[in-house]
Amino acid sequence: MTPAAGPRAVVAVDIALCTVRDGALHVLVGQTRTGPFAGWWTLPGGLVRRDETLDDAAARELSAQTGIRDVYLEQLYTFGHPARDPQGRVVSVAYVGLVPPERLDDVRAGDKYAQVAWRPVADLPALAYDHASVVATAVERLRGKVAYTNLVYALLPPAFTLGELQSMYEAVLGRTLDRRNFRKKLLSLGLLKPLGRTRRGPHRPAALYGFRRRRPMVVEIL
Amino acid sequence: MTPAAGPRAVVAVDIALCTVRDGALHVLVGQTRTGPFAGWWTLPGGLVRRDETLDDAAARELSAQTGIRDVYLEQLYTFGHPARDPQGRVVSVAYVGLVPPERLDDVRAGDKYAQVAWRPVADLPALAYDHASVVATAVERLRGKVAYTNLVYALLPPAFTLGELQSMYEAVLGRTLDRRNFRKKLLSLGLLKPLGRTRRGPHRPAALYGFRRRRPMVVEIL
DNA sequence: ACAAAAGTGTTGGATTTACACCCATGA
DNA sequence: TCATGGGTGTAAATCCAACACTTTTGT
Repeated sequence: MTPAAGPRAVVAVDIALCTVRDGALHVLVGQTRTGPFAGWWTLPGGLVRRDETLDDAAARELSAQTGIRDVYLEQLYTFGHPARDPQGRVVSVAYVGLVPPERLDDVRAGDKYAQVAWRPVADLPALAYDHASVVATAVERLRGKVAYTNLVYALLPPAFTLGELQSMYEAVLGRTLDRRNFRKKLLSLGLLKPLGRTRRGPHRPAALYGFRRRRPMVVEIL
Repeated sequence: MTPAAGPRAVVAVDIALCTVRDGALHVLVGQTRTGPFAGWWTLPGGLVRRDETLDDAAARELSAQTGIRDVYLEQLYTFGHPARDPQGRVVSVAYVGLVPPERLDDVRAGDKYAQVAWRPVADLPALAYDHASVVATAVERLRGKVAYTNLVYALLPPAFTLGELQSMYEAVLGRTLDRRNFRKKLLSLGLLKPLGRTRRGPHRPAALYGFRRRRPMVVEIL
């Protein structure tokens, strides 16, 4: 470990920013404006600066390229195949991000992108680099983690119905859950606080709930 | 993501090579011979070469510095605080490695180290860089993962008794388990094959078992 | 004989699953 | 009135936790 002498590599971060929309997991992709992958879709990301942490770099790039700030971000995996970038050795530290639905439309394309778009993970366009693997790894991580953490709080608005909460789990897990058992379990965990308000619609009004604590905790949910 | 232009960082790998000895988790550390941390204990690791994958780099450095080859290795987390190395920007991709006890004595110090030693994770010497965090993260990962995978196969010799298997779980998890329930559960999972031999000692001979499949699988164990 | 670990079943409680009907609203 | 989702309880099955005595060997 003698930094002065060794071969150098560029370190980048890439972010798989996820959300659930219309009952399906989506990820944010941007259409690159220039460079060898001009016209291709990629995950937001970019080079790590000399004086910032990896977490800071992920938040900064995400904000610069998509306008999205202050979301849940966690380091996912580091992709370092020597040929993953045709231009040279780039080691990419991938992150998963989670955005609640009320902020989906805050996204705007930064300089690097002609456009950004939410795409269902089940129907992605061809992605540049190894970004398809990044998305696959992110989905795997989410699937695994929602079952034993309260992570979905980062995918939900401040107030939601139990039906919406259940749809969230179903979308991430890709399977349906029994409604009565789901309610019993979640209410028994004490993670939620009833807000005393209701959501109205073309049906019986539904009680609204919020998370008692909006920060990551491990709790056996399913 | 324009590799040609950006600021450069050095990419390294560090390996927390773990084993269970005398009923306790141990990690392999080496006493650095030269450089600014001469005399300090560090985890084996080193710079990633231009043309190798991260996994290859981890295996190569481990083999070069400790003589240990062909062990279970999995990527753990990437540490990139700008000040983690006093000499410059080094982003380190950390790995966890697992070695079975019959290979503990294959370790020999490579050129970089004056000596290498197995130390209990509960009683580590001061480690250079952020290697204490790496070990802590590795232990956390192992604790979490043994409960829902068959990972312990990588910590056990080809033949072992159920008692030894149980001690392995107890050492990693840091708690005791009920013997009868443990046996019932593990035998019911069908992960083990009885070898038809026994281990003798100053007590009743114990049946020997091996893992049916020595590769990572997710199985709910505890 | 003794020490040390191996081997072995049952029971009660808790948890999980499966399952069907009525309710309140907006259109 | 109809369509839509909200709200609710029970019984069976399964899983999990707790628990003690006998066996075989080496010394």
